[in-house]
Amino acid sequence: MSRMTREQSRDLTQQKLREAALKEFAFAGFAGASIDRISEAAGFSRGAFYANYKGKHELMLELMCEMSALEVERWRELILAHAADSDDFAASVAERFEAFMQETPWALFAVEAQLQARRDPLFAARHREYMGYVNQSIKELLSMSFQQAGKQLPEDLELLGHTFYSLALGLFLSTDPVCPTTGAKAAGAAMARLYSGLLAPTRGV
Amino acid sequence: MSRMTREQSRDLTQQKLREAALKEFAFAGFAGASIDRISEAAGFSRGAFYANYKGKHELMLELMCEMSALEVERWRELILAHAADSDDFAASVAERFEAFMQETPWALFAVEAQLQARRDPLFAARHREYMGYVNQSIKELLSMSFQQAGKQLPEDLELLGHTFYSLALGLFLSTDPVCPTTGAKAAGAAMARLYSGLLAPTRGV
Amino acid sequence: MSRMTREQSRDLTQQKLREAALKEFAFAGFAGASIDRISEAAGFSRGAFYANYKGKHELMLELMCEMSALEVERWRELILAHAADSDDFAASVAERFEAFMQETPWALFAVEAQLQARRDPLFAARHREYMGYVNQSIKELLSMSFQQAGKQLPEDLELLGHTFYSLALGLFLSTDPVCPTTGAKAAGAAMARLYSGLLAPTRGV
Amino acid sequence: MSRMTREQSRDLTQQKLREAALKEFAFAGFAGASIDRISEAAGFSRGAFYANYKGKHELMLELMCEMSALEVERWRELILAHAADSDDFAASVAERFEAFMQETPWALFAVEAQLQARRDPLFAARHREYMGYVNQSIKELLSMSFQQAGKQLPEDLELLGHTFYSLALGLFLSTDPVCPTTGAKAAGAAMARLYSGLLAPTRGV
DNA sequence: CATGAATGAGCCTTCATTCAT
DNA sequence: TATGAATGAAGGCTCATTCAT
Repeated sequence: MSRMTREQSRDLTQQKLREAALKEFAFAGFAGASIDRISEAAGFSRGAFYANYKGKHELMLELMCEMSALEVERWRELILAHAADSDDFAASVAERFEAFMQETPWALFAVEAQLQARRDPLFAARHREYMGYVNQSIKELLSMSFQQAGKQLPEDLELLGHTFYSLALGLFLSTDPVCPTTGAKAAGAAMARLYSGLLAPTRGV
Repeated sequence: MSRMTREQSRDLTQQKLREAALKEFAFAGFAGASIDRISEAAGFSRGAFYANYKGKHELMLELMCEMSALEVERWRELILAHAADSDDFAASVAERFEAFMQETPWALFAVEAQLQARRDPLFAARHREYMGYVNQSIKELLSMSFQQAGKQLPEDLELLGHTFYSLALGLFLSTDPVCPTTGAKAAGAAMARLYSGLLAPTRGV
Repeated sequence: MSRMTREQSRDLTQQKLREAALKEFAFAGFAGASIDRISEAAGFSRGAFYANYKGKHELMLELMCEMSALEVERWRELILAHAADSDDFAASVAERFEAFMQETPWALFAVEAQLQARRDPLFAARHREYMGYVNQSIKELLSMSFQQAGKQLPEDLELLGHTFYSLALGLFLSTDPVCPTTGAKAAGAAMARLYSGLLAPTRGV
Repeated sequence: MSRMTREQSRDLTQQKLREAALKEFAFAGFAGASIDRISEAAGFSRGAFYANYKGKHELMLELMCEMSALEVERWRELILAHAADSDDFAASVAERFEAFMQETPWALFAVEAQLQARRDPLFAARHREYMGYVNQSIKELLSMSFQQAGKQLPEDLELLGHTFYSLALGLFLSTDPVCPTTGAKAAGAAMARLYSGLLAPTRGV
């Protein structure tokens, strides 16, 4: 007798498939991803995949949803962690970003999602929706950060958040993955620098 | 008898193929790109492609080479244009970047090149080499910029340049292509802001 | 506790499955029929199907058996209905045939059965057996018809019956289903005409 | 150096593919037909098939077109052969039909085409068009036949033709293919009988 | 140099079937 | 008996690549 109920078993299968799919999508891109490889990496047969997901597209959507939820959660954690004390955000941001840089599959997936949104209108619609949540979280983070620093909220807070997110994505993309440690460190520093550079100055731009 | 020498004719063919390939790689990614579509878009047959390039991989390399050369050239132009007068760089940078945002195929190709470098070691080697040139150009630009602003060169000039390039890539990627005008405008502003934020402050970070 | 005995419940399940299967086989053919669709249309799961039938082939056989039994029954009814009075057979035949034309699933299934008999020797054996019963019924009908008409039985009565059945099948197949009313009417007329044409003439062919 | 021009070679390939496809469609039906088997039977690879035909559907259409053209041609030949002398049509018809019965693949394909027309609306449209030509041919044949027999054209000539075609199809379908000789013979006789039975009587129905 | 017919590996997907629950 | 997760073979189709012309 198995230890799991049917539902548990099913959920486990899906989780394994999603984990394998994340890596596949990240490293091969949507077009290059092979459902065969995903299934095998997850330890299942092709058929098991299709018993759980309608197809490549649906899985990509599912992963994207998972990704943005996770992303939002991370930023929120960062916010909450600093809600109480007024520690230096810059260091936290750098640290948080270094971690992001090391989570290669998720970061790559974020890039692939952006690309896929340019190719598949259906995907684009959902993607925009989810990115909205992410942007909202970043905005809240920055907003709190400004308040704690005793600064007035800049009018272009949204743009600032977008800039933040963009730099993170860009740094991840263009940082050489061969020596990830130094790369991530440097990238973290760059993020911190942007954070300081943008928050610190009293004068507008 | 044709007006062109054999070599000229060959070069023309290759140019047409590369132009078509750029778009295909940009919009479909390396894995999704189809040599048939490239050839047809260039006005040739499959065979013509293989008479000029060894295969998909070689063409991608060739395009990457062309891309980075063009990129270097652009930055150098920006440098030279400002070598004489001491105009405000920020505006130039914003303008230059907005133009970059609109050159969707090249920008997308730059992203694809970064991704491909993570997949194909051979490609990665060449890519690193060419990115070296690009980074060097940006460094020179920043260096000159600092000098004209009467500031001391920061020690992390290389990192600054990298940050610059990364933000450009990231903004391009994460800016919604649906309303390209406002997106590009906003992204240009973000770039200008980074430029000002990083160069202007007297205090280090 | 259910009101039905186990056996009754089982029979009901099988009946529902067979009903769904008839339509599926009729409209998709044997190869195109999907056990999933059959089960779902019957309101059961895949497993229920396999708990009741060994597989696609067995179900097809079962249906064929059901079909020929029903076919025999119909012809016999026709015979019995006219055993008492000596009404015009032609009209009855036409009417009976028009009804057959409208029972699309059964008619289509008859065609599929013929085709399947060419593919599956096992099926062919049973099919031949059942077609024997059908032909026998038709022969009896014709025989009675000749007697009532006061004609001598022709030597090729069997061939006549076969011709009858064949025309029915052929008319069904080649009559455009788009306007079923006129099609069926016309086909009924054609059947009646054959009936009259074959029975009426005193001279042989 | 090959003996054939490119076009000739291509045509030959297509012909071989169509020949193989005819048999496959005939014996396995549209749904059951496998492009792999077709290609292999024709002596080519899968790819060769797709280089010549867009897919299963297109090939089926192509074959249907070929079939009806051939059908029309046959009926016309029958007509022309008897245009000069006033031989007995019945025998010719029987003979012609016996030949049809032996051309199993074509006859089976005709059945499959009818079935496919019920499943695929696109196919149905073309099928109706082509069947129009066939019916026209049969009508001309009958018309001529009536004239030579010195009879008046019946009002329902079209229906008569349809009946003719239907009986042919039906006889083919329901005649046991195991002993094709006797079956075909008998079927030929049945056709001849219908022909005589329908043409001969002076009285209407 | 350019063509396009042919190849064959590999892709996404469906489906009959099995089996633990 | 009925369920549905999982299998694995097979199908339709695409595509990078080769090669005779």
